[in-house]
Amino acid sequence: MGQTATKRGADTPPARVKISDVAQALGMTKGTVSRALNGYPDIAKATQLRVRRKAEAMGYRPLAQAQGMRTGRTRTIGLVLQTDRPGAQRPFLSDFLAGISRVASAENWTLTVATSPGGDAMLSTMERLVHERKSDGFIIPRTFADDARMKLLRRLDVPFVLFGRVQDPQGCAWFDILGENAMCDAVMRLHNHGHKRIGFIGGASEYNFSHLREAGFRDGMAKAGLVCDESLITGGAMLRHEGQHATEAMLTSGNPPTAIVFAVDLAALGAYDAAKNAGLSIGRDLSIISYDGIPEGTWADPVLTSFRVDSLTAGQRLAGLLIRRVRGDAPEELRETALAELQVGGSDGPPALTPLKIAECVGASGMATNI
Amino acid sequence: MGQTATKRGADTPPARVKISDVAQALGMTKGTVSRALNGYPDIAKATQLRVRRKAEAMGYRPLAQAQGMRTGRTRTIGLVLQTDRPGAQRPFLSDFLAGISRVASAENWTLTVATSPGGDAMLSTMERLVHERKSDGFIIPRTFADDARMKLLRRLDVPFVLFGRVQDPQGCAWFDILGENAMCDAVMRLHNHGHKRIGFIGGASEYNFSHLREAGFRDGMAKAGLVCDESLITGGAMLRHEGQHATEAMLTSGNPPTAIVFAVDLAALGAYDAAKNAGLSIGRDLSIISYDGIPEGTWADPVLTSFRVDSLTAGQRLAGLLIRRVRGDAPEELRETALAELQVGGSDGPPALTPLKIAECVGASGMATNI
DNA sequence: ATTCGGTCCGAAACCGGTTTCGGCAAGGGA
DNA sequence: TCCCTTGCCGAAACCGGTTTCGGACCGAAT
Repeated sequence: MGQTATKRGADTPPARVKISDVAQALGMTKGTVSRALNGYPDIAKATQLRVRRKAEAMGYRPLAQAQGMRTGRTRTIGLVLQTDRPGAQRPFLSDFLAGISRVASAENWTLTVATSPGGDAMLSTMERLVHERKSDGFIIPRTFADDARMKLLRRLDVPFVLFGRVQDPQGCAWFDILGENAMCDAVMRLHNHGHKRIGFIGGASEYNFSHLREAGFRDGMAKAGLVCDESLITGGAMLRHEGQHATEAMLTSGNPPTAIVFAVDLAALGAYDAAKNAGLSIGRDLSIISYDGIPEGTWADPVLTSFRVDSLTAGQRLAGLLIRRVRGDAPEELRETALAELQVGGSDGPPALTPLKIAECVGASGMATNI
Repeated sequence: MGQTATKRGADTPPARVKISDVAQALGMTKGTVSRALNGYPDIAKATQLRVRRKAEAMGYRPLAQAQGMRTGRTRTIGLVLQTDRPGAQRPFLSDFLAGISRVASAENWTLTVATSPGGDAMLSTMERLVHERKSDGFIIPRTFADDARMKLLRRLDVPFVLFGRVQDPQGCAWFDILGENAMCDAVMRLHNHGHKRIGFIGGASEYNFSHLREAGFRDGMAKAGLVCDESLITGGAMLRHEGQHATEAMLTSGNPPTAIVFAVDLAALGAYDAAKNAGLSIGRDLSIISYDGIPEGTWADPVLTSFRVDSLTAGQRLAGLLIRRVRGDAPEELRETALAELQVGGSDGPPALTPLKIAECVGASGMATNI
C-alpha cells in the first residue's frame, strides 16, 4: 500500500500533490514532467501521454502563483467596475459575473474584480493590478467612443477584450451586441404599426453605443421610407428623469411624434412619467420601444417593449475571447457579435392619435409648451 | 548617473523594483530587507526605519504571488456568489463589491469573485479556490441558519466572515445589520399611526435573517402592547409574486390586518399587486413597511416605506473584518453590527378602514375568500 | 570504425520573495 | 582576562513551478 498521500488525521486538508510528486511517481525529473504537460516538442509522444495520465490520476493541479513566478501569468481575468455612474450595469452585473466566472473556472482561470470611480483613478487601479500580477488581462465593460482604458492597456501591452466597440478598433478584440440592428428593427416594427412620425432619444455621447444606436435608428427610418425630423432626434438620456425631460421636450415641441425609440430602458421608463403628466396612455397614445431589457421594464404598466441583452452569454463569450487573447491569438480573430432579443410588451402598438391630437392633449394637460 | 531603472525605450513598462534592488541600494541582503519590512524582532530599530524609508522611496511593492509561495497567503479576499436564487443580492451587488474592493485595495488586497449554483457545487468551488491559493479567506453573503459553507471553511480551517449571523456562531466572525430592530421599529411606527391589527410576511426560513426579523416583529408587538394573531404571521415570501399571494391570503382570511410588515422589499412589492386586485389603496386602506431599500421601492406608487441597508459600508466592514481575521485576530473580537435606516415613503399611514371594512372591500372585489 | 545529426531527457538555474541557521561583534558578569 | 550572552545581520535553503543547457543514446552516412 504505497502511501501516496501523507497521513490524514481526522480532518487534515487533502495535502496538495505537487509536480515533484508526479515526477517521482514516474521516475523522472519535474522538469520533464513540466515540459510534457506543457506540450514541449522535445518530449516523446509516448512519454507525454504517460505523464498526462499519471498527473490526471494523481489529481495534480499546478499552482497558478508558482507558474506565475516564471511565466508572469496566473490565469486571472481582471474586471474593473466603474462605480460613480449610477444605474450603469447594475441590474445585469450578477448575470455578467456569472457568465465570466463560468467559463473562467471551466478553463481553470479565476476572476479578480476591482471597483473604482472613473477617470485616472480607474487607470491607476488597472495599472496596479497588472503590476502586482493580479490580472493577466482585462474585460473592459461599457466602452467609450474614445476609451482611455483601452489606450492604457494598449500602451502597457496588456491583453484586453472590449464589451462594446470603439472608434479606433485597431488591435482590439471585442464582443458586442448589435444595438444598431435592434434600433433599426424597432423602427420597422413601429412602421408596421402604422407610425410615421417617430422620435429617437439616445444615450450619452461619450458611450460608443450611443452613436451606433442612433445610426441604427436613422438606418431604420431610411429603410422604412420615413423622413427623419432632426428635432425629434436627441440624446444624452441615461437615467429615468433624463428620459422624462427629453420626452416632455419632444411632446411639447408643437409637432410631437406618435412613437419614440429609446436607446436605454432607464430613460424609457421616464417616458411613463412624462406620459402620465401629459395625460397620454403609453402603448396607445404614445408608443415606446427601448433597449436593454432591465427587470424594471417588466414591472412597468404597461410592460415595456424592449430589446433584451443577454448579459450571461456576454460574460461567457468575453471571458472566452480574453483567454484566447492572453494565449496569443490575434485580436483581429477575436471579434464576435450577437443580437439583442425583442421582448414584446404593451408599450407599443398602432397609433391611436395623430401628432396634432397629441399636441392638443399635451396642451390641455397644462404642460408648458414650447412653440 | 546611476541607472537605477533599466533603459526605458519609448514606452517600456516601468520595470518593477524588486526586493533585491532595495537590498542592493542599501548594501545589505534581501533577507534582511524582508525581515525589516515584516517587522522581525531581530532587526535593529534604526535599520528597520532605514529600510522602510528606502523601500518607500524606491516604490517597492512586494509581489503577492511570490510572497505566497512561502507564506501560502496572497492577500486575496474570496467571494462566491450564488446565482441560482433569483433576486437575491441583485440590486446591491454593485455597492457591495465597491465596498469590499475599496478597503481591499487600501490594504493592498484584491478580490476574487466566483459564482456558482448553490449546494455542493458552491462548496467545491470554494475548495478549489483555497486549494489553488486564489483566496486567503471568504466573505459569506446571505447566511443560512445552518450554513454548509461555514461548516466547510471551519473544517478546512480557512478564515471567513459572515454577512449575517448563524444559529451556531462558535468561532465565527460576522457583520450584520440588525433587521430585528428594524422590524420592531416598524411595528412601533404602525402602532403610532393607530394600527392595532398588524400582519407579518417573512422570508424563506432557510435564511437566518428570517427568524431574526420575525422575532423582531413579535418583540415590537409585545412592546406596543398588541396581541399577535398567529394567522397573520406567515413566511417564505422572497419574490414579488410570493408576496402577492401571501398578502392575498391574509386579505381574504375574513379578519384582515390594516397593516403588514414585510421582511423583504421584493415581497412587499407584491402587496401592491394584491392591493390593486382587491381595490385597496396602499398607504391609506392598507399600510406597508418593509426592509431592504431596493431601488424599485422608490419607483413604486406610492413609494415604499422601507428600512434601507447600506451595502457599501457592509462591504467595507466585512472586508476589514476578514483581513483582520486572516491576520490572526480572534473571531470573537470580530463581530460588528449596524442598523438599517428608515426611508419614509407613502406606503404607510393612519388606518383609513377597519379590518371589517377591508374584508368587505376585498369581498366586493371578487377576490376569492377563504372564510 | 568514426563522425554526424536528431531525439529525448536529466541537471540545474531561475522567478521573487520568506525563513532558518549560524556567526560576528559588542557588552556584561565572574 | 576570559567566557557567555545578547543583538544584529549575512548566507543559504526553500516555496513550486518553468526553462535553458548539455549530454546520452540512437541510427545513418562517410
